[in-house]
Amino acid sequence: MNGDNMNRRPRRRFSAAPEAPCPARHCQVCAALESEGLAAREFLKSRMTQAVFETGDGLPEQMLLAGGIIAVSHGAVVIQRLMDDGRRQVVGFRLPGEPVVLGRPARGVTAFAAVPSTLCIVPADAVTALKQNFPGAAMRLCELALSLEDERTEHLAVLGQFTVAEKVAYFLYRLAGKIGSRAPGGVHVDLPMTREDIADYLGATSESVSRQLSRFKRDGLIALPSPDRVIVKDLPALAAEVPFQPVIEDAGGSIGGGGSFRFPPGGDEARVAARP
Amino acid sequence: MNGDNMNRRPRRRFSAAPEAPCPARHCQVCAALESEGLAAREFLKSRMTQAVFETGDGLPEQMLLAGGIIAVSHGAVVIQRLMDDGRRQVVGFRLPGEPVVLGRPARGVTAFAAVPSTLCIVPADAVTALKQNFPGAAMRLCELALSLEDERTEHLAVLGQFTVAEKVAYFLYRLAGKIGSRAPGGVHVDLPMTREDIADYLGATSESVSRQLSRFKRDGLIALPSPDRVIVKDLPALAAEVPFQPVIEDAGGSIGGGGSFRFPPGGDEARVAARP
DNA sequence: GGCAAGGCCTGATCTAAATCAAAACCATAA
DNA sequence: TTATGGTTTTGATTTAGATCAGGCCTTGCC
Repeated sequence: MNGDNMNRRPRRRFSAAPEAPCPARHCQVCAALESEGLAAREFLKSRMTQAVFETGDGLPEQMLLAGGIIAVSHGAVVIQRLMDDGRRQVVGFRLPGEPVVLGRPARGVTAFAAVPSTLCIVPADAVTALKQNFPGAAMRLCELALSLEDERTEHLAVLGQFTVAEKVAYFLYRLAGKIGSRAPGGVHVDLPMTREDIADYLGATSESVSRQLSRFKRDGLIALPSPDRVIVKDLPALAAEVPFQPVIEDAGGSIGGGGSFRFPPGGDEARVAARP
Repeated sequence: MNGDNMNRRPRRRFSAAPEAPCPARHCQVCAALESEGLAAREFLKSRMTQAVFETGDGLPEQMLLAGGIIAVSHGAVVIQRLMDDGRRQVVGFRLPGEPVVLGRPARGVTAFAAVPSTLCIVPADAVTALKQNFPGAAMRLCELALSLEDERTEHLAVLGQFTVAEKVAYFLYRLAGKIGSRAPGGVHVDLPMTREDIADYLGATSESVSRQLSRFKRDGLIALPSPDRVIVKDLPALAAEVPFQPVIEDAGGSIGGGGSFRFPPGGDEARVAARP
């Protein structure tokens, strides 16, 4: 469409070793498929392609709207909602093993690679076929998609209620849990996104994010050997800055699973008053 | 658990005519079930019960976690995420015909009736049985649940990017579209929730919401015959305050539906710059 | 090497919205 | 009717975070 990728410079440095094999055991999508046996995964695997995106490359709109499956193999993808006047809300970051789109058109959002990234792509018709041939696996995928909703709910609370300090602490804490690597001195986290991306994810400005990172650094909670590398030196202290503990990632919420509740109510429980 | 409903007074006036029949034609859940024929709906209908909640009654936690189906027949339900220190984020309001929980445990949230409400309740084992006997219908339900996610995405942008004026305009606009009734002089909307609820939904304070409503009133966009009744006199003007047009409610997003996209990319599309 | 462009950090200032406070309103019950 | 308790509205003040602006550092290109 627009051939002008002249003014699109790599904004992030490190590469994602694009040719390494897909780390399947961490892949949420594959895990969901395998839960019904290996056949479903093989079925999709043979219909799957991979694609490489450079930093800043947008995922084509039809790709997001087609209703196929897109998952991150290497790299990182930013999902965003743009507004008429140029403001944007970053809806989420997708890291290796996580799905960008899961068998359903992505409405009203765009996405781009934050670093050089490899994506697994399953076309929509393959998903349709999966539905017919492996209904159980298709249901599993649907449930995986739903389980991601918990993250959204949490994000809502972060945007609506957290201070900037809490927001940044939350962001680091979650990211450390996802892609942090334990090492002497703390948990190392490579940031695949810019301060601007983080800010738009948290509903803040890049200046505020930068300031808060500096403050955490001054207070000894983190170190910043380079702008895109954070070492969380005191994870518990960081967690203490977050007003709630994140809902534990289940990644396989089951329809009809859950508790032992039977029947209606005597309608009386915590209508907990707001701000007591 | 806590028998002290002494200090829980009705905060909202109007009742919901709790004995009127369920307005099925507006019910998203029923619509999803019927799309596969009437059998699935009848199957659930015979296993369904109704329950009445008074203003402020919390939905029992097990009910939310069981993984059954809860839908609003009459009234309104507030879904919220509470934080350790008493802050809360209202995640959504559920109005007649809308599902509160849809075959999946609600993680980390609580819910209560904002006004006297009647809920339809399908126990979890009936949902399990539905899955086995009517896989198509179950898939439809799952997709309905996913389509609600678009609303969440929108909500994220509202919380992260909107000013208070925009937030309140958005809120009124959406509510008018859902439960507004056309009448001479404008669209009438009955608010089943308090200013506090609205504020916690929008990530603002009740004072700010109140002030903004007064401002809209002064500017002639709305009238406020009573605190819980809004007449939107100038809907287009209200819409103009909202920085994006809401994603059109599809309410039946289909897996594998959507566009005509075929295959991978030449990875080049709108990496639209933030705030140009 | 030198230059230009982004990204990041930090300080100074400004402002939208929160907080604090009090009055008005409204529904229920005595 | 009046008293009561909660909700809403409005005003005065404060403040967290946005905006504005400058400087530094890194990266890629000539």
